[in-house]
Amino acid sequence: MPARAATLTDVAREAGVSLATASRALNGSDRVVRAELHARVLEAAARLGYTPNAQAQSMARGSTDLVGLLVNDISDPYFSTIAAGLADAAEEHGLLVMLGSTGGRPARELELLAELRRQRGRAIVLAGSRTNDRAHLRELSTQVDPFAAAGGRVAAIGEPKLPVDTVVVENRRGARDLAVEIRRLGYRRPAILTGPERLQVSRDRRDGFTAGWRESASGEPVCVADEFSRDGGFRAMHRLLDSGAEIDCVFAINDLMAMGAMAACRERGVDVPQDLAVAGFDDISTLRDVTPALTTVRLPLIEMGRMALDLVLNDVAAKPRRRKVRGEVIVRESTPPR
Amino acid sequence: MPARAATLTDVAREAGVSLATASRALNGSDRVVRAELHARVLEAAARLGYTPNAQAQSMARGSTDLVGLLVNDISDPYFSTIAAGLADAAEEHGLLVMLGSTGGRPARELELLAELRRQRGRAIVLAGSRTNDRAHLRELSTQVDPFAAAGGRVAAIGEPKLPVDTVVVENRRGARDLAVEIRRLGYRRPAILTGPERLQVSRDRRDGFTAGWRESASGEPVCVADEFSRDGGFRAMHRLLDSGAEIDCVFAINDLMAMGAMAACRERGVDVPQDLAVAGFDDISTLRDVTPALTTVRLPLIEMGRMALDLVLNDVAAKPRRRKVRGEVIVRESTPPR
DNA sequence: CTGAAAGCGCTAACAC
DNA sequence: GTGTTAGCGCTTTCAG
Repeated sequence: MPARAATLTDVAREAGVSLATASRALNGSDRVVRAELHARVLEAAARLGYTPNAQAQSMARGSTDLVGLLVNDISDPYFSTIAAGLADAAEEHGLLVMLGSTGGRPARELELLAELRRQRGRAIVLAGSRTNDRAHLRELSTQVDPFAAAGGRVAAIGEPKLPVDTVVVENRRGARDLAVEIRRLGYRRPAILTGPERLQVSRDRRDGFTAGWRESASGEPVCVADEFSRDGGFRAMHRLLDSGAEIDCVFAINDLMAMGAMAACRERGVDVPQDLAVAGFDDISTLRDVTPALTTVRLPLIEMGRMALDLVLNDVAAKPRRRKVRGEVIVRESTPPR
Repeated sequence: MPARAATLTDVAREAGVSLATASRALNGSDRVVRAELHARVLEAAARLGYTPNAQAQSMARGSTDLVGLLVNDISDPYFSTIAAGLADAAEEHGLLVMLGSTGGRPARELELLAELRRQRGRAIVLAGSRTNDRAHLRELSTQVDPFAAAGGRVAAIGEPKLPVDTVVVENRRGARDLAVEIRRLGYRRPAILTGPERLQVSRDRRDGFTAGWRESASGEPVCVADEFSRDGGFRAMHRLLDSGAEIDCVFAINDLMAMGAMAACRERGVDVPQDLAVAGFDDISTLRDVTPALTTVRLPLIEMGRMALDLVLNDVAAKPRRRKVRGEVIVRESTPPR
């Protein structure tokens, strides 16, 4: 057995036909091949364990069957759920997904974007959270622009910071709706556990909540910032408790932080929701069974992954399209009426 | 702007040098290019927004920078955590990950495997759960064998059912250890919530638990089977409760099923762990903060992803290597001493 | 319906 | 150092 994959030339020789005929028989074409030859080629291919070389096909055809997906961290349920939706859609379109996990490092995001561009995928979906770092945004453009100019398609999921088709998550609005609901439930002194200031999601959700709160009540929510993760929520909650601020509910900017916050409360003997109500954002499915059940803002993550791919596979529009996704407030036990 | 990406030829022309020089200047080579020319080429490339075409490079070089990863469902934390580990390792090796989500459908697994083979990745990692379907295993071999024969490397994570390098998860042993521990805690009448019989994980964990139980106690654990998911656990638990079986603890074959089981208990007014203890398997990080904290068997998922890639990137061994991974029993509040 | 041959974009001998 | 050129494996005109 040769340490070399069988090529179409091998198959053609084995079947006693020309390269062209072998190609037509194996990998569709408008041309029709006589049944007898067709069978002979298929047989030869099977005997040789032949698979077409995608690289060579792409070269010859001038296009690939690849789409790139860039996420912050694939082990984060927010991103893995989006990835699942996108993978589903990719399957329907006969596309293969190339996955890049940036770890939230801007430099790595750039590297991966360049790498995906190099792969000449049909499209690239940027699901990582946008920051408000103008320099980085500009650098992204130096990759995105030529890719788009060469016919590549790019979409983003999240905030519309880039001039590309975007599945816009209405973070502000979702957080605002949540604030209104929390207020309606009778809470009076909210706190917010936010992520890093440079993350746009973090700011939007915080600002949205604050805005919603102001609509129906006076007083400003207290804010504590930390990492955008379970551990960040845990630490932020501890600090909040340390501060002695008088609060009756906490809005953590995502479900993971909310879990961390609840863990911190448990450590400190603060009963949720008796002593303190907690709400999150995202409605991560793995966390739907926690107790007390978490009040949150549901995002259609699977759908968002699909939407991004659909957006990016449709004809180019003159200007970047925005497909809005609204979060739905889900009230559960962690914020009982007060 | 042309709807065509700039090519190396374009760059060479723009810089007034030969194709070879442009290639040497841009994409490393032992040959050295004079500084002045080097700069001119880089400049031209930047001006044109040039990125090498990975397909063309692969053709010319005869190798790619791709690795394939096949999982059942990327939104399942078990797989997404493994994927994160593998993506990390891939980054270190300068490789790009192609992700395939099979949805547990054998036919789709085959399709994706063929597709990954077509892409001529350096390696393919099969993380999906193995079944005991001999026919399917044979079909997998028709893809795996020629890929391996042509110098491709394949590794699996899970049960060593395929003659390839495998990160062997010691499911039986982990479940056995858990059973022993449960017994030591004073439980007497265990039940098992298993997944589909055709899944090897499911059988191994069940059999391991049963074996461990027999070592130190008499009586057989009751078994109820359903899907390998949160909903499966939920339904199985309901059926178990309906059956009226006298039990004092439940071992759900993975954490997701355990969550479903706990949800079912809540619905039925069965207090966990007061009325019934519950244990899971995997130690999914997102679920580490649930209450009552779940007793489980911890698997080093991140590490497993890394190991698989390392295994597959090292020199070929004469025979398939097996790298064992042992689960560690973590006792938490959901199984208090009785 | 089948075959010959011209590329696709790039690397790597091989010359100079 | 730099340039020329022969492929890499495949698709697709263009002839027959």
